[in-house]
Amino acid sequence: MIAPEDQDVVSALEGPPRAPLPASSRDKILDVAEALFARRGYAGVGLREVAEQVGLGKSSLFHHFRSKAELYLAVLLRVFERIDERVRPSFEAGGPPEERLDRSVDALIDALAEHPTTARLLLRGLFEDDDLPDRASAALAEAERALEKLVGGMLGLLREGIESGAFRSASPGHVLQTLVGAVVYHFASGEFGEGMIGAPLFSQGAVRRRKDEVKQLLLRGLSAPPAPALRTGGPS
Amino acid sequence: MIAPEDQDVVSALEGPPRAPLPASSRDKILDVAEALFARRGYAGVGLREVAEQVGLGKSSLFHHFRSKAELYLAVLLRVFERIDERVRPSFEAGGPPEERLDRSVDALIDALAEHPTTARLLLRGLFEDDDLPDRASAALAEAERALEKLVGGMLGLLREGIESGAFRSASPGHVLQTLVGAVVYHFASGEFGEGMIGAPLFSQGAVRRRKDEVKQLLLRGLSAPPAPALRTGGPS
DNA sequence: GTCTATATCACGATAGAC
DNA sequence: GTCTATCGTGATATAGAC
Repeated sequence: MIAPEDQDVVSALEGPPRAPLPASSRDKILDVAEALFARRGYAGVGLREVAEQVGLGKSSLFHHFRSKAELYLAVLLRVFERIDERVRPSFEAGGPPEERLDRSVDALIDALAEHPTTARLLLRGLFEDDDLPDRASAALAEAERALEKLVGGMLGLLREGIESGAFRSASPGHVLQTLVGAVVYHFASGEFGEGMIGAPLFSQGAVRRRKDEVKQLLLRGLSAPPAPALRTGGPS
Repeated sequence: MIAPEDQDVVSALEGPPRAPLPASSRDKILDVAEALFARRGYAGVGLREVAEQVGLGKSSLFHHFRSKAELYLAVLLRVFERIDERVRPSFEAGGPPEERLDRSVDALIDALAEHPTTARLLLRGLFEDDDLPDRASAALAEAERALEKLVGGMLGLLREGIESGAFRSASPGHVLQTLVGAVVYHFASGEFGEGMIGAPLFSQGAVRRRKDEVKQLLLRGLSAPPAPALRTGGPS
């Protein structure tokens, strides 16, 4: 392990510094592609535009990624990993269900607020039927399975809370769908969402506020009775 | 007003029947395009594919829509209108805020569940930065303003409920973002969402269940104290 | 209104020099 | 590892006959 204070020295000997990126071409391509794919999706982005913004010729991209699909895949994988890294420890740590849920929501929102592209790419990864070539599509499916382990953990946490009586009886799947929608949609909602809350979505204050509002709604919504009167079902 | 039983007679005199569609070419194009755009987005769909599925030559499309952008716009407008039609009367009708909110959620979910394409297109319309030509982009912005009137009404309803004490103190914008995320994301979430709730998203039972689960969470979440203990903020 | 061309352009990807 | 040049394809859109 390398002590943080020694990194500059070490990197002077071993290579470029890690955190403040001069950034390899590969990383630069990924960054540019991430921003573009988030805005316009897989089909909406041309490699020419990527190359231009990176400052390379189009052909040079193919030395780093064999195809457009592979580039897209690499972008999505990086996003999934960032999310997993942030959220997993927060709900794997112990404590009563309310606290673990509370912490997990914080972590998930932090993960989505870290880069303005994250929520949009996650959303695209989840609901978009891109026609990727078979191999890339399979790799993506596998990456989503990693996310599903995260989902499985969250579902377990909710089930546990319900069984222990900490939460009222509810469908863990529906609750989780609501949570995901509430946070992923929110940070993907761009100008529309900013009009709704009257502030930039990614400002520090707005992020903290979002955490509080979501947790209030969720934890109150999951708390045991008294239940308000509800019309059930309604017109199909 | 025309009695339903007389429609066949009337339409035999006046034109094709209204409900059971032999469908004009224009409507057929819109239907096909809606399905495709919902799945793969604006850039991901080629007019060739649309024409094939409609059963026309590619060029014939341009007699009904001047450009691809105009076709996309027409699809989105139809979707927005369908939503507006369904939801507006439900919250404009009177009653106490809880009831109006209850009915509005039912109506919104009914609108999204009506066609499997609706939620995805709405989502795309809200967050996607398609590069449409300026004129189409402006028209879309105007259409979104119509939706914003709906949003404004919902915000007013929430504010009213909060001021009257029916709901606890909360940010109407954040609550509405949560509601929209909870329902629009849900019905756009495809296979991922189906894995989450363990059923087809659009089956009658699943739709009814979604209504109940969302309303439980929302109305309980908005009910007045007692409040569970909450960690506020968390790491930024 | 639908068709058969066709124009024009951008795309993803490859070849091969440096 | 980056470049120039190019291939082949499919895109949107137009022209004009029927």
